[in-house]
Amino acid sequence: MANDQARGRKKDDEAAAPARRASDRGRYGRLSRERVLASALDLVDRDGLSALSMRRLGAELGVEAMALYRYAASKDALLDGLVEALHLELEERLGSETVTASDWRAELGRIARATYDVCLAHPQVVPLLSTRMLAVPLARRPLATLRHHERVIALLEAAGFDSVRSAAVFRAFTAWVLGYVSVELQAMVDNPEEPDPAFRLGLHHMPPQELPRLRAAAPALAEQGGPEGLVAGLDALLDRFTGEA
Amino acid sequence: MANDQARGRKKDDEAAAPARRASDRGRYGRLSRERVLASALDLVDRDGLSALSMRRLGAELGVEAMALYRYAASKDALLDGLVEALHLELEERLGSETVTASDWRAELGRIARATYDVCLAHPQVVPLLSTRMLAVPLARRPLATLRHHERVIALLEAAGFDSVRSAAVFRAFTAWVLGYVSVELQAMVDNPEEPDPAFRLGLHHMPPQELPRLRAAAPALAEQGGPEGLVAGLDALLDRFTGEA
DNA sequence: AGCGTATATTTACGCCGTATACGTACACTT
DNA sequence: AAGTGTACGTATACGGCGTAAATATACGCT
Repeated sequence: MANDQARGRKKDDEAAAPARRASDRGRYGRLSRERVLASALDLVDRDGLSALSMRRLGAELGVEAMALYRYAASKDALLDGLVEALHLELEERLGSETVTASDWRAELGRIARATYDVCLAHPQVVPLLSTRMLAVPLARRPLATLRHHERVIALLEAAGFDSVRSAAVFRAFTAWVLGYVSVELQAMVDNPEEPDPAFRLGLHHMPPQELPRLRAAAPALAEQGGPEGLVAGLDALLDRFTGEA
Repeated sequence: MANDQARGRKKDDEAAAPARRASDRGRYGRLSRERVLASALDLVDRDGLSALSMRRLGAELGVEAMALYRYAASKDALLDGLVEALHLELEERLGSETVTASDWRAELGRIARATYDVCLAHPQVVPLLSTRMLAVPLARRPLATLRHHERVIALLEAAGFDSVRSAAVFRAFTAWVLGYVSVELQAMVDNPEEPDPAFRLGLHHMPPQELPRLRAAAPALAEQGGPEGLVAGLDALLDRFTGEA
């Protein structure tokens, strides 16, 4: 530390924004995957998915963009990391106890509701769930995602379904929860400031004579189904997909 | 036209790739929104969403990137155009007759199946359905999308449901179809070349002792539910959401 | 034939992901 | 305490991106 005490004399052409060293990175400690993901999630929650870039995220963390590559192999891997973060939050909310076979139905409902809550808490991340699901093969998904799948599958098999039936129910469960959440988050609001509901929905942008019913229905469509709708539909689907042959 | 007959003499430093004029654009005629969208859809079907850039699409059409801005106000608008193209294809497949109230259930099934078919025909575009749905407020969606919504809503109202009930059914319908298609398109395959099914699924990449059931269930999960599963679930949901109070 | 408008090109800017090469700080041996 | 290997972060550079602005070209009309 002694050898650059007299730094001011050496060469201070970069005086105002001086050579900040790693040990010196101000309020920031060392980087870690956790901090990177948390910061990314935060950034996306605040400014949307499109605001997430390596440079911006780096800046957010007080670090150059390239430093992030130690913690995510690529931008796509970073996006998968966001999905992972979501599933970690979900895991936290659900706990990790295994569940008895008797109340598998209630447990599926509990999982669905928790998923609903987490997704509504991070609406900007939800598109990633479908996007990355289509881009990444099952076996390569983030570990937390796989654990979540495992939880559901284990539940169904413990309930006595064979693997074919379990898979069918699993797919229905996943599809419904994902679709429901997506629809629930649909942007209905065109201009949140506007007091008149019709204008708030931007209905004046809709072709007037065509689409008469849609125009009329829009306010009703803007309502949300809430978690009740989610579990109601889930029950219906479970009846069907666990039922007859 | 006469004044540049002697073009060769004027300045032919760019000889090999000579100044190609618009009238001269070879096999391509004039641009049009239809041609732009069709070409974009084609490009995405072939090379995936991430291959779609203004420059590449321009090249595909024998045109500079900036020319496209006459037919789509921005890249995002172009993406919405893809969604529009999908709904146009759907409309084509469904015809435009209005449907009697009696068979509204069958008609919803028909719409769901057609959507399924169109989506499986353009798997790379499906992520856009959720993505853009979350990005664009209802009233600003592409016209073809709105017409599709109108069709479903009209069907439900003709069947006698009040607007609140119609909206609830509409949301359930939309959510299920979207979710089902997304799950159906899930990437299950890690390495399509691999003959051994376990390796093809990339199961060797999955943590061995954790996730035992998921590992075992993976092959069953890789199966698809097909259109039958889609309408089965739809029936179950319709029973529930059109039923009691 | 000539003009006005619709259409396409040119050029330029700032941001992006990321490959590569380079510093720097820390843990551990000796 | 000095030296060294390694984990961590920086510097620099490249090609591609979306798109604003200015410019060139072609076409429909009179």
